[in-house]
Amino acid sequence: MLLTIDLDGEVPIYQQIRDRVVEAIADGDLVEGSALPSTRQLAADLAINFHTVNKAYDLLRQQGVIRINRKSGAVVRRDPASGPAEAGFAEEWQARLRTLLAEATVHGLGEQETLRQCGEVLDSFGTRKGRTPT
Amino acid sequence: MLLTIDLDGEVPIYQQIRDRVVEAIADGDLVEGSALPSTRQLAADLAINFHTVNKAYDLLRQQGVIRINRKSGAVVRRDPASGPAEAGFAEEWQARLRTLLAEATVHGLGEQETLRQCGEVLDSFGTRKGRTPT
DNA sequence: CTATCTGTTATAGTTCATCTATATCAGATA
DNA sequence: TATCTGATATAGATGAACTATAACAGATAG
Repeated sequence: MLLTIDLDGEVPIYQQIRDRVVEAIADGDLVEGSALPSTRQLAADLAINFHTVNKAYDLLRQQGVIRINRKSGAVVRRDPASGPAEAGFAEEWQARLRTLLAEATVHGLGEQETLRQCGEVLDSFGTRKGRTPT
Repeated sequence: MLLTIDLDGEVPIYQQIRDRVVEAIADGDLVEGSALPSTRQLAADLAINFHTVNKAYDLLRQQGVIRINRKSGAVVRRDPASGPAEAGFAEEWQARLRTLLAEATVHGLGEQETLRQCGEVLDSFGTRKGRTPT
């Protein structure tokens, strides 16, 4: 199975699918041109309705992460910076980062330790197959 | 006004309140012993129902961030590590960090630039009034 | 051509989270 | 006593999330 989903979790299923795909791309498990499973296929694998998968794919398409043809299905794009929802992404992302880091700080995680974990996660990206370092 | 809330946003109001309080603590705008507005007062200021504020405060209490007495109202605690929802916090937080950083990576933000922004946010914390450096 | 896969779209229903609206009770306080 | 507070219960409206069918069109393998 490509994706690990928690059907009983608090996070909506379609958002979990989106998150897993984005992480897989960051990890390098999915590269430019990689094909995602068909909506009905993935829905069958996850034992959910295909509309839920459809919604997740549609989200990824809006964000410019994938490209969807009737021919080739859902395919990972190269330049997510061209999605229609890309304007103001940086600001919205920074706001979320701020909230997340504030949470760590309040829970007693020191600045250096927090920063170390950030670096650790970032280092775990790109240490796989493709991912040309430019 | 203490908190800035977007009533028409996608994020639930009670969660926005929670986020703003957590950020205010990280910023040092709220320190150990600081009193939060009463639920009805804050609800009136934000023009929302006091039950929504109540839910936000209850969330903060569950997470050990504040302490609520009938006497002194909602007061910022010192040790959020003693909340009942503290077990497994680190793991859950890292999962969210991973998702957030993957998003930045996929959107073309480089590792160094991402890490720089993390440091920038963290540096903005603790550079205010109270916050005894121990 | 037929069968089957795919994406796309539409409609409808259930369940649940969110928010609001009232109301009541009890402790604290002026 | 009057008023503020937190705590709690109930109820309703709205919308998000998910499911269930159904139908259509393009692509593809037999």
